[in-house]
Amino acid sequence: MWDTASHVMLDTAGVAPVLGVQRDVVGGSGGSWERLLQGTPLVKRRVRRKQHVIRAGQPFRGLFLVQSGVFKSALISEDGRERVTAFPMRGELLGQEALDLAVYPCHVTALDDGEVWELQPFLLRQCIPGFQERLSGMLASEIRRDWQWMLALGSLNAEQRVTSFLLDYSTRLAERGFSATQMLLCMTRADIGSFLAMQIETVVRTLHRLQDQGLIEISRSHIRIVDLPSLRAQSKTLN
Amino acid sequence: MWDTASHVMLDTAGVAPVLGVQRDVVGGSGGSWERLLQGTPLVKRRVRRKQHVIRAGQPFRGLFLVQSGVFKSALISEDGRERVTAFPMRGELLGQEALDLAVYPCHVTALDDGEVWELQPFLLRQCIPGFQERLSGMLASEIRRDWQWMLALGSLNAEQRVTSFLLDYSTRLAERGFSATQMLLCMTRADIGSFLAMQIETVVRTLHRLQDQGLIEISRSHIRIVDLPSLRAQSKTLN
DNA sequence: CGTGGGCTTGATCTCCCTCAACTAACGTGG
DNA sequence: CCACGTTAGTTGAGGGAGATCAAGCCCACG
Repeated sequence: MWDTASHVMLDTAGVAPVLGVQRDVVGGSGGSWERLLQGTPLVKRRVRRKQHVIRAGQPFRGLFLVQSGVFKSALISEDGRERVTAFPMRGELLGQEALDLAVYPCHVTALDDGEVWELQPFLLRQCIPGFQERLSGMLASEIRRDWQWMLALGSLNAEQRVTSFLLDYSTRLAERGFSATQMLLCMTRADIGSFLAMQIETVVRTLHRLQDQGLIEISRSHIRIVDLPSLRAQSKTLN
Repeated sequence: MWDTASHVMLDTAGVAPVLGVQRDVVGGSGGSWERLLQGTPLVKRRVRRKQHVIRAGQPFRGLFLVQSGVFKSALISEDGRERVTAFPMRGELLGQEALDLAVYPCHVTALDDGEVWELQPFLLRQCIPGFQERLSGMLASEIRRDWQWMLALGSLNAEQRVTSFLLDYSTRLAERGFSATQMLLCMTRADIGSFLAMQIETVVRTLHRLQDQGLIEISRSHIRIVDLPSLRAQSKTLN
């Protein structure tokens, strides 16, 4: 029935998305999709927690623009290794990596109840001027995001990685009108571990260590950032 | 004077690029740029080894399509950490990650004498139908490549990473008409280490171990793949 | 009420990082 | 052309962060 708001919303910002008047999220390329798509016949689709939006191997049907909810994109190799590549949120795209393919290479799952809008490049590029340009911009921004994480995972230790993840997650929620300090980690520890290239046990231990340092508070999937400045400092420390 | 061919060319395929009749490289999105750009006034630029094509922080001037040579793209964080993100070759783009930005976020250096063609999206999308679509396709393919490497770096050990790197490099050279078994590693051990998220010493030791196993032969920057099938098996072994 | 998936904690081990010293090649200026 | 400084590559020894293995816990679910 759609009521289970899994993130703590700020009173002031919480209503904005419902009215469709929220500010542009993700500075630059991510913004103003709503305005752009106005008047376009859009297929909107609601998805439930744990439901697949895209399955690897399925024929390419188009992209999906996240309207609400948090998702998980995972790449699978032939030999069965799996890796979470992203946790898309509102304003971000699902299936972008398949744009020039006949089949999707990734699984995309809802971690949350949510809504996605189907975007079909073949149709939209004709009826929306600037659509393809915006799309390219978002792809470029995804590449930068990936490279940032490659850099992080290659040069940071476990504690700094987890910290970076929490800060990134918090920031992105804040950009969308949710609280930056109170949130639900709707992904499992295994998902986080997969994304950060570390084992579940290490994720758990690291979170605990951050709690011991008084930087965060965790209870199950709920997390509160206690000392944001220190956390920021933490993630930047060179070892 | 441009003659220093740093890669071992096959006799048959070696002349093709010069005549401009080489087959499309990189299946799908990478191909047929030559045809597409035919008749377009293109700024072609020759670059020497170690020369910067793009400097991080410079204002965005457009993309570059690699026509020859091998390049190195490196992301730098505020606190000075650096990470090699790619080693682009012919048919691949430089500066794609800056498409929606005002300044380039990455350094791009020539590891080799080479040639690049300047592509200015603002101009080209008007005079070339399908330009923006092709561009999007290449960006999507870059995202997949990044995710593949994220998967590899997160789940493979040092030996498997180096093996994967060698195989990838060899394959890409072969796709461009060079030998798949005899090649010049025009990047330094440090570059490889940065790309594979491991220390120089580990790269060196791992290469040596592969040589001891009779899979490759290395002398300085020259490398020969002796046992390609075994190398392929190596990279896929689950530990 | 039981079952199982997700989570937590402890003990051990190992792969790779780190530091240090050295050699080999390069290129630059005398 | 050589001498020298500089950068790239190599090798060894040792330690530590995180992987691995094993066991138990907790809550949500049927």
